[in-house]
Amino acid sequence: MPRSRTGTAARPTLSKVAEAAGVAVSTASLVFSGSGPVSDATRRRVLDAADRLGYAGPDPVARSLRQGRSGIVGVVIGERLLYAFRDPVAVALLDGLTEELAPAGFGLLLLSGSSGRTGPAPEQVERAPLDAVVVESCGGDDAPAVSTLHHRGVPIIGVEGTRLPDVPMVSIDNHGATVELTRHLVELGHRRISVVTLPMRQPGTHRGPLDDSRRATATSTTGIDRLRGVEDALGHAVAAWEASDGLIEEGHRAGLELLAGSPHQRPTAVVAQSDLLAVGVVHAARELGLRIPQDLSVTGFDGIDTPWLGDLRLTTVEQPMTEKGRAAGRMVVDVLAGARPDPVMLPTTLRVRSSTGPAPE
Amino acid sequence: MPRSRTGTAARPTLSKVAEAAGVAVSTASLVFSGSGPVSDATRRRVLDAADRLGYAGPDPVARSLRQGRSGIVGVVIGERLLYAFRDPVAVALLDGLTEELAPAGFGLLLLSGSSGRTGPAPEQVERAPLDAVVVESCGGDDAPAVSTLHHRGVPIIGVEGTRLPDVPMVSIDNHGATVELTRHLVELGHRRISVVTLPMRQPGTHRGPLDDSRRATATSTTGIDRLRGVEDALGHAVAAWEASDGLIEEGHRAGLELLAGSPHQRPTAVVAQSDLLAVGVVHAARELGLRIPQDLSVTGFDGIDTPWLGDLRLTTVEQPMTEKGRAAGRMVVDVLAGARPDPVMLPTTLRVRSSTGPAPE
DNA sequence: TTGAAAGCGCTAACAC
DNA sequence: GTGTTAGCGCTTTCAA
Repeated sequence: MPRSRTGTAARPTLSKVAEAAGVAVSTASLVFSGSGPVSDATRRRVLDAADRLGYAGPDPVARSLRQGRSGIVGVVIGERLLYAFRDPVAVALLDGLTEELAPAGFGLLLLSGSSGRTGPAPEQVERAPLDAVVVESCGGDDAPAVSTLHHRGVPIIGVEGTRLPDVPMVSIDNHGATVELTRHLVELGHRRISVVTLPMRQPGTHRGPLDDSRRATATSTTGIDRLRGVEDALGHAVAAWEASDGLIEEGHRAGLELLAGSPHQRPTAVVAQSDLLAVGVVHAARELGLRIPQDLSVTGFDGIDTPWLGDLRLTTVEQPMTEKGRAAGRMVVDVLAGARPDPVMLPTTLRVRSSTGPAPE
Repeated sequence: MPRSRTGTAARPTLSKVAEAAGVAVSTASLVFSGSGPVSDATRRRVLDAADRLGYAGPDPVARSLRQGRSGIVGVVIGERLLYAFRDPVAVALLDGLTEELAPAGFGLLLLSGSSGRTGPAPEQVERAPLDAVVVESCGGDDAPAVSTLHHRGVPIIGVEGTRLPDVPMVSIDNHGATVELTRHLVELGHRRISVVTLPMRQPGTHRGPLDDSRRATATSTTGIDRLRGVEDALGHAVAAWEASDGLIEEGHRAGLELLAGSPHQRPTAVVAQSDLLAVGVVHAARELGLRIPQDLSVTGFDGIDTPWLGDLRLTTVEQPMTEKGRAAGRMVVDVLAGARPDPVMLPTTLRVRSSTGPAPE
C-alpha cells in the first residue's frame, strides 16, 4: 500500500480539540467514548470545540492500537468474486455473517482471489488488521492463507470443509443428508445413479470422470462426504463426474456427458451436489430430449431458488445457508470474548419435489 | 466492539525480536519492511529470532497508525447483502474493485445494510479504519453514511447516482443509451411504450405507478435518467411503474400490472430499467399468454447473462459492469496518491436481440 | 550499516 | 469530575 497520507489538510486530533476546549485529552476522550463521568458543561465545551475544528471523532486506527482490536473480521473467499458470488450459498454465508457481526460492531473484510490467482493475495493476508477470520471450505488453495493467519495468531472460524486442529467449525451433515436423499431415489426404484460432484480440490481447474486417484487427492471434504453418502446408501460405488465449480454451466456439461448413453445404459437418476449443478443437468437432459422426472430424476443440494426451471421444482437437501453464516458470526463474537465455542452441526431437510419420480421401465 | 484482546498468549513484538537478536528495534524493522540496508548477517539473526519467537511480522494496526494508512477501502452497500448480491451488476462492481485494489495492496471492507436497516450501521461508518470509500448510487439512504464519511475526511469515489460536490465519479450515459434503445423501438413501429423503473429512492419499499409527485422526490438519478431517455426519444411522457428493487420478482409484478389491459390498450413494448426486471416482465407476459416479440417487445439494461429465458435473448443496453469497478478502483489509488482524478464516463452498447420485434397490428 | 529517540493518536490507570 | 502519565507496536528521521 502507498506511503504517506494525502488528501485534505491535516485532520484535527483529540489533543487539539482538548486544547481548544481547555481540558485534558483524557477528558476529551471520555466525552467521545462515553466511558466515564463528564460534567455536562465540559462535555459541551469539548463537543463545541470538536465542531469548530471539524473533528469527527477518534481516529479508528489509534483507537485500535490502544485497544488491541480492529473491529474487522476477514472472510477468505478463494475464488474471484465474480464467480464466488454467483453461488447463492456463498452470498448467504456472507449475509448471515454480517447480520451477526455488524450489530456486534465488526466489519467484514473480503480476502478474495482474483483473475490472476486463486486464494487471497498473501500480502493482504499478512497485513490486514484482523480480529478474526472466517474460512469456508478451507483446504486446497486456501491453505497458505490459513496457515499464515494461524501463524499470525488470528483466530480462525471454519465453515464446512477440512477440519483444522483448534478451529471451531460450523458444518452440516453432508453424509447423512445424502444418504437420506439417496434412499428416496432407491425407494423410487432407481439403481443406476450417477453423481455430479463439486470440485475435489481448489483451484477448480479440473473436470472429468472422478477416478480413485483423483479422489485420493481431494482436499474438499464436502464433495467427498456427499459422494460417500450416495455410495453408502447404495452399498456400492457409483459413476461420478467431477465439476470444476458448482455452477449451472458445469452441471450442463456434466449432464451432457453422463446422459450420453442409450436408455439402458445411462443413469435413471443424477445426484448433483449443488442445486446449480442440478439446474445444469436438467437443462442438458431437456436438450437430449429427456423428460423429467419421467425419463430421468435429478436431485440437487442447498435449497436455493431455481427460477431457471420453469415449473419444475428440484428435489433437494435444504441447508440453512444464512444460518451457517450467523452461527459462524456468533462464534467469532464468542471467540473474541474469550470463549472456546463448541463445533456446531446445523440440521438439513430433505425436500422431495417434482424433479424426482419412479425409475423408468 | 468488545474490549480487550483475548486468545492465545501475548504475541511477540518487534522489540522482543530485536532484543532476542541483539539489535535495535529500528534495525529489526528494516528487516521486515525491506526499506533500508541491512547486512546479511544481521538480517539472518533477526529472522532467526523471529522464527524462534513465532513472530509473524509487524502488527498491521501499529504500522497503519505510524504510516497513516490502513490499506482498507470501504464499499457502501445500502441493502442487505442477500439482496444486493442478487444483482449481477453489484457483484461485478465489487469484482472490478478488488481486481484493481488487491494488487495495489488494499482490502475491501463491506459497509452494508442488514435486515434491520437500510444503509450501513452508523457505528461502523464512524469507526472503520478507511483510507477511502466507494459508494454506488449514493443518495437516499446512503446519504447519512456518505456525509459522515465526508466529515471524517475519508476520500469518496462515486459510482453512478447522485453527483456530490468534490466526489470523482464513474458513470455511464444512462440517458443517451436509453434514447438509442427507444429509437430502436420506435423504428420497429412501437408507440405505446411503458417503462418499469428502478426504485426512485432508497430504501426501495415503494412500488406502483410512478406519478409526478413521487418522481419529484427521486434521489436516484439512474432511474430518472433512463426514464427521461425514453420520454425524450418519444417526445412525450410515458406510463411508468416503479419497482421496489431491480430484481426478477419485481419485474414480474410490474409486468402483470402493465400488461393487464386489452390488446389495444396495453403497451406493445416494455422498457425495463434492468435485465432482471426485464426477465420478470417476460415471465409475466408469457403467463398472460403473450408471445415475445410477436405480441410484446421487452428491453432490459445491463447486459447480464439471462439463463432464465430459454432461447429468448434480451435486447438490452450493455454496460461495462466490471470495468466500472475497475475504474473506481483506479480512482481510489489515484486519489490516495494525491491526484484529483477526472470523472469517467464509460461507453455502453445497444444489443438488439430477439426480445424486440415489429409492433403488432 | 546500525542505534537512539521521537512520536503516530488514542485510552486506561491512577491520582487528585 | 478532571488531569497526569504511560504506553499500544511500529516506522522514521537523524546521528554515529
